[in-house]
Amino acid sequence: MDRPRKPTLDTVASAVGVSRATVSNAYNRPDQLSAALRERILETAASIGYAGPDPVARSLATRHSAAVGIMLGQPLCAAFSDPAVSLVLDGLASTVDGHDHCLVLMPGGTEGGPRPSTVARAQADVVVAYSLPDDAPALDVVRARGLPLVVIDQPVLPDTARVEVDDVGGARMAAAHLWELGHRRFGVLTFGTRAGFLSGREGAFRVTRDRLTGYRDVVGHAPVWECAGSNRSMGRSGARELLSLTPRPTALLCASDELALGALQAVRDLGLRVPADVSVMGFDDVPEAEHAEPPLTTVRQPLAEKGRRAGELALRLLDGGRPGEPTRLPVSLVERASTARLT
Amino acid sequence: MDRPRKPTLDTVASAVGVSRATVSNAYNRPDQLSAALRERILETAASIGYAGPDPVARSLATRHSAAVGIMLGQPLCAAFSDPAVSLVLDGLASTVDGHDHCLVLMPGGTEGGPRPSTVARAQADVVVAYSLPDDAPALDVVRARGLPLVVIDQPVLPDTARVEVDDVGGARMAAAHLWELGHRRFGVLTFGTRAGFLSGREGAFRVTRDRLTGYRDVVGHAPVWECAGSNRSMGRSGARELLSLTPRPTALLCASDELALGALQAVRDLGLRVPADVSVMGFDDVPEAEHAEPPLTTVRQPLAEKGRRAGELALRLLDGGRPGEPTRLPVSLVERASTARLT
DNA sequence: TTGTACGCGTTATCAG
DNA sequence: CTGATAACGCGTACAA
Repeated sequence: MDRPRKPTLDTVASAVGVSRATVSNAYNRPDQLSAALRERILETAASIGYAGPDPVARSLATRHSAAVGIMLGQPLCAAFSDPAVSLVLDGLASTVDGHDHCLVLMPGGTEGGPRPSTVARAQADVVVAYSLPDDAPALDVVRARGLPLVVIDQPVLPDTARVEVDDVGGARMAAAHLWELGHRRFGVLTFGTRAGFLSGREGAFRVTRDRLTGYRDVVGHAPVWECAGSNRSMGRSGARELLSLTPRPTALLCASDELALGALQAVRDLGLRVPADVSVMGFDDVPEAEHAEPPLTTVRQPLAEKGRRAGELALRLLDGGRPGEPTRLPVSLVERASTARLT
Repeated sequence: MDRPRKPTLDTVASAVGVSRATVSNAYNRPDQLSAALRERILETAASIGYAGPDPVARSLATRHSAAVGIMLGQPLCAAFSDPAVSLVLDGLASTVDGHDHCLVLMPGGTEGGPRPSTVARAQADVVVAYSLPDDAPALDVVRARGLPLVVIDQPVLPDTARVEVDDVGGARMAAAHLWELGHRRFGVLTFGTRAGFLSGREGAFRVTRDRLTGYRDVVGHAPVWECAGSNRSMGRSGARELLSLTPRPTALLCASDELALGALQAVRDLGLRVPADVSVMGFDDVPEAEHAEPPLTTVRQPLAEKGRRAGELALRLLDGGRPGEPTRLPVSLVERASTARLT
């Protein structure tokens, strides 16, 4: 059989003997026609196999698609496997839940952030950018398309809704804690877009630049290894680099828990122990931090809350609201067992 | 200022002095026009503030949207907070990654599965349904819209791509393990759409019906409490019901790890101990199971692999492939510390 | 390169 | 009230 063209509003309209507009009303404005006619239309539609107005055509006409877009700096799977990202998205999703919107996850390309072509094709009424590099081209596309934008963490853009945490303050707390424990030789493990030792304060992420600033405020100069991303295996190899330095650092300041969890492994790899030989400090306080071996001392940031706030901002923009001032959430130090006094 | 209409292909075309088709070609078929003209068009577009072809209009014309839809039986946030769901989605996402498609998450309504209106409006080229109830209306909508469909776990639909595991076999393993440990008084904790004791083999989920069958094959009759969903708090309260029966069960067969984790808590609530007083058996083997207190004995199913397979099927259907036979993945028993010989 | 016929609905505005 | 007419939303793709 040759595939019969899919029925459209017109198909139904002519089958019933009314105009297309009336069929449209039967679906969208029941009060605009008699119940009897509406019934007849719906029945005919069902018998023809008409599934209701095409969502794309409808979006084209109405100019909205009932979807919240999310731009990630990482592959799609990170949304479900990176604990910090999932926590933020969990919060975001819980806010969006009940508003009958879909969540459109855009995969991050290689350069941090979705490819411009991906963003150009994504169908959403508002976009939430999760921690993209400062120069992410994806952001320009969102701007050009005139879509409302909410930024989580970074980059800092003028007149843009944003939610962030006190990264400098958090980093200071982390460093101060180790300093007070007597540590004087530090290694810093941070994340960016490429791997290697860092000399200046470069780096594509405001978040890590701020954390670096906070660390340095307290400990002064220290070797910094930047990982190409934030996951355990990168943290593990980066920590190995830091721990091979002479003199060896007695404490590792990690810009994320994932990196710190990798660092824990690296210390073991070298036959050393945490915290007896090396103290390890994280950042984020993901659930895994508490169950790590040993439990990780870290800087807690309210990840789920960050997502919720971002979701609220997105919904507000959707309603035509203004971006408003950036929301800044507090951080706090969580002392567990991966840091100890220098003996 | 009164908002100027957003520029369109036509705006650019007349600004450059060419036809709309040519501008379209400049974006989609660079080889169809001279490099110089293309350059001029793109420049003009940029100066006008044209962001490129509207994605919705393009989708309307091309009939596809470069998106994979996912229908959940739960709220959106479950995608990121329920460990079993995230693992499956992680696998699914890792397969879709690199194909430049977005993931469209549709929120589940109250009756298990997204509301028909949600599905009717979602824009995707293929839809993956994750463990929806047999009668989920969302599935009819997908059918009516003629979208390719991949089902994970259930329901069983004719001529539909599906990936599942051996639920009956897994449940038998679980029950047999406890039986061999000497247990004879069992309580079964399962999930469905409403809470209460179950008498027959009813239940909206093939998965839980199969697991129930497997349990009963081994242990015969046993009281069954059905939770309204699968999470810890429901498991906790359901387990309390089972543990208040006289005589009290010595072993709890749980249809998911989340329920089992809740059951662990319930046992503690009653001042009893696992496994000394009550053995608890899970199903799924989520990462949390290993770190539970005590570590959970459970039936392992390859969750990430299930997602990956579903992703592959989705991509195949996207290419016009046939559904093929259902994929069935194996399960295995993982013995840990939440079950013990009856003393 | 371009003309032009679709793709499929929505939403005033208008007539009965 | 009920329902119809017609303009509009923005591109794509094929024939000329």
